[in-house]
Amino acid sequence: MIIMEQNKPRIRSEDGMDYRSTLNLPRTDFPMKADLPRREPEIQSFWKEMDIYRRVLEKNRGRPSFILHDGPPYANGDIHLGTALNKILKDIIVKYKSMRGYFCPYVPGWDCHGQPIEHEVEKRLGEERGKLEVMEIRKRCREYAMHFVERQSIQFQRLGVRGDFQNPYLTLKPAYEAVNIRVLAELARRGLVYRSRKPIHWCPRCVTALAEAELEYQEKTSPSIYVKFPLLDSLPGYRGREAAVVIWTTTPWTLPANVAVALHPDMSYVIVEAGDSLLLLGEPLLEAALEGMGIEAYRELNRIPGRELKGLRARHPWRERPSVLVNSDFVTTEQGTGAVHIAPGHGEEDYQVGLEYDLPMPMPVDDRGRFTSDAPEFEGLFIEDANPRIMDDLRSRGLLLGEGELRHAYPHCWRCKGPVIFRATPQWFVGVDREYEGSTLRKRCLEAVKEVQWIPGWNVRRMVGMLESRPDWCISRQRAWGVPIPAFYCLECGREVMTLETLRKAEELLAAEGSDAWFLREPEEILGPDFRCPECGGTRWRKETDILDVWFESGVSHEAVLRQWEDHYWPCDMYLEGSDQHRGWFQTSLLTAVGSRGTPPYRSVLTHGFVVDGEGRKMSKSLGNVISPLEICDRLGADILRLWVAAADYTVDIPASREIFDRLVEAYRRIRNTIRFLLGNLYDFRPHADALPPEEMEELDRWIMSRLQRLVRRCTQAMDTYQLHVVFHALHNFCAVDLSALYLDMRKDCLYTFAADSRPRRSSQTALRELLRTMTLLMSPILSHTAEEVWQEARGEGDPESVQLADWPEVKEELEDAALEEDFDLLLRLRELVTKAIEERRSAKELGTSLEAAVKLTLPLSWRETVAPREELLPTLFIVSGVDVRYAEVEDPRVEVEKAPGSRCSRCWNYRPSVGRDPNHPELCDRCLPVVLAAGG
RNA sequence: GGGCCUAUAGCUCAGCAGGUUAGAGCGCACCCCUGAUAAGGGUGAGGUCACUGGUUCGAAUCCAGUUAGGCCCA
Repeated sequence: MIIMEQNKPRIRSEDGMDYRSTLNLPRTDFPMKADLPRREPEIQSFWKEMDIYRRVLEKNRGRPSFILHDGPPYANGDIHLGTALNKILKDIIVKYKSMRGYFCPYVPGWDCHGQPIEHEVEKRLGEERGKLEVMEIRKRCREYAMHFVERQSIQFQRLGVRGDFQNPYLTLKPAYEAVNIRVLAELARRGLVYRSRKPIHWCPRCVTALAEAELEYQEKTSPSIYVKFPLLDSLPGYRGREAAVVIWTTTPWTLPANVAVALHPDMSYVIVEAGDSLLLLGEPLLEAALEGMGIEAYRELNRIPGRELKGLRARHPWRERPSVLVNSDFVTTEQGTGAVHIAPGHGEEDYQVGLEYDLPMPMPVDDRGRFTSDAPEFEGLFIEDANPRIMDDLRSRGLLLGEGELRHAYPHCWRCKGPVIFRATPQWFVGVDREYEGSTLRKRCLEAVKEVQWIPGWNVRRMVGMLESRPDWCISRQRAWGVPIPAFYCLECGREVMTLETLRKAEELLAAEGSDAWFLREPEEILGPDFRCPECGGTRWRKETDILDVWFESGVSHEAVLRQWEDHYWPCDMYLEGSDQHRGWFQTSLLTAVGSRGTPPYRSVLTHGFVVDGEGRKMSKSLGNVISPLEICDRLGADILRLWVAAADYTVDIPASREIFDRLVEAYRRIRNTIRFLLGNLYDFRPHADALPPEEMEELDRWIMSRLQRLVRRCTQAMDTYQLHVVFHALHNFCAVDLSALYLDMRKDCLYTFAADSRPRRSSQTALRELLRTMTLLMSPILSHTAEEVWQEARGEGDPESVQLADWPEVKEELEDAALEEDFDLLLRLRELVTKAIEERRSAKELGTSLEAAVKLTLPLSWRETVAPREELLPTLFIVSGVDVRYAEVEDPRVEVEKAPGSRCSRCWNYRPSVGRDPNHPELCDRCLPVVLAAGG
């Protein structure tokens, strides 16, 4: 060790150290290591203590508003990556708008009622389940919901989201609950609310209706049977011959409710002779169907279009009533026989066919899935158990032509996981095709959609498509955890009563006491002693037990929040949710708003895609590719998560994987270190005393200022069009290329070695400070924590306490210089040639650092105008010790690299002939000498 | 099965009013620096623009279909 030390040239090393102390090397306490998981919570405490949400609000009070109305997440479970994505997107936009001076109240909310919570609570009850009173269940549901509201609130705040978390909106609050009834009353006033029997998804085990969202499609094995419906009428041209139409079904238990057989009007039907009877089968399905029935010997007699068979009557297997042949476009050529058995009470399409042909709707299945006396042959049997009995019965009657099994996707109850059925049952509906004041809700919504700005634009097509195809809105749920549908049934005459008066009383009740009161109070208490049945004058009542679809509740948030919350207004500026909400919240909000107010509750709707894994597949527990946002926060920090949101094009699927986060960490470091370098070189800069006006700044510094303005312009334009990922890419690129690779690298020589107070150094520092401020502001909506950390490090007198209280940077036109940038484009192209040439010598081991090089350029004459005035700048641009330029009749620039003449200055490391001239400082060049002397060296 | 959407280097994104050898950053390889140092700089290698067909003198870019994937619905 000691020997090796002695081998080193002692003098140089010691002197070098001496001169090192005369340099202006970077100094900063800003750590290179971010340590975000530890630091972020501290920053969040700082925000909380200063009440940042209110401070920002007050700063912009009285200015134009921008209200992003938060869609309420469901108060169940921890947040996942999709929830985080959504909230961060909202936060970035709200923060940006705030910095632009908009008054931006942002109130987070939670959806607190509904089946999933009730389901969870029931699951936890275990054996107690079923024994508990409704009120006890509701109490536990409330506790459960509030628990997760608290939990998610903390989790959202951990993401750095700014909002009124002290005062969120909750759908279980009485004031909110009452709004449901008010909106319902507005819809009822227009005649849109009605009660009717209709087939809906029904779970016979849970004894409840299910919404589409409450279904899970799973594989199921069903019987697959071919059934003969003998015709009562003769086929045209076959008078006297026995004939039958053959249907195919996977739900034998629906046959007792059959009233018709549907044929496609445009399909050709073949009359087949098999044995002594004639069978009618759809032509495209003929072979498959005959095979399914095991019929090999047959003869095709004739073909008839479906439309010509309409009106013929077939015999119902058990009933006296005929089953008529009708036409329907629903009939497909995918499977079956081209003849579809129709039971209007057991299917959506069947129901529509029933409406069209005014067919009866028998319903021989009770709410527990058992046959009633309307199907005496199978009375008391559970439908699934009845299937074999029905098949036996059909077989004995000679009507079963074929049987098998089929595995297919079938809707299951998300609660008990059992198969659900379609069953007609009395429900409350909002009718979208009921006419009022000359139009319908559907038509009004379709009109209203045109007034909304959809981002991205093609979403309007999706919204329109869904509005066009949506059925009436079934708002009934046979559950306990929710807001009651406040209807009454007269015990005398059975009539249902839901008038504006009863609705008003219910609204008042809920507003005063919450929805619990509906379950606790007697009907007479709610209606008052004088209320009489409008039908029979009766005074005794039964309350409706159905509650409102939770989608109705969240759907009225615009009314409950935008109209009731301090500083809010209706309609708001933006809804921002995942693209699944076209059918969900966007639509329910639209329906309730248009139905009650006539116009949409939002001016714009921004949607994002779904989080997928690195392979583009959805995240699911079964695939094992789930990433938790909380884990990312703990491991990498919320700013990394925020960077992930900002880096992706959220209009499509958003990929998330280990590698992606690794890359983002790299990107984050680059930005952070660039900032750190800026900070480190500003330690001795007093802006008021040292900053130079733009016109006195050096050209190189004016160039980077101009580049900066371009960056600001680009980021602003991107934010205004919600292209967040453009901001990230622009910022990152600027750090990596414009700053690290170019400007900062080129400026080190000046910053470190020039006299601290020299004009070029002050010029550069003026630029550094502007870069630091501007970049901190540009990144602050995205990298909120890091921006705050920088702000606290760098803020000067008169600056706001928090970066969140600062304004978004304006483009400073006086710093823009397109001509200068253009000239520099040429110089930088030249620089590329130089670095390439240096690299050649370096790989030949002839050079190390570029300062060892001197460059000889031969440039085309056309370059002279741009290059000649800047020849002195070239060594700085190339970071070499000398540049010699000649202009000549050449096509392309020629670059020669040689070893720089002279010796290396110990202080600035440039190679200079002047080194050694001063006997007192033989290792200094003529540029460093006066600096050292002035400093007292 | 239907509606809407997506598919460009290992990763994130540009390019898409059709027109020279398809770009950027990151990552990677190699090199330099050791005065941004668990940093910084340079050079370089990576792409049949998912596939097939069509329109066109010419297509990553327009059209159709296929495949894979996403959301919603059935």
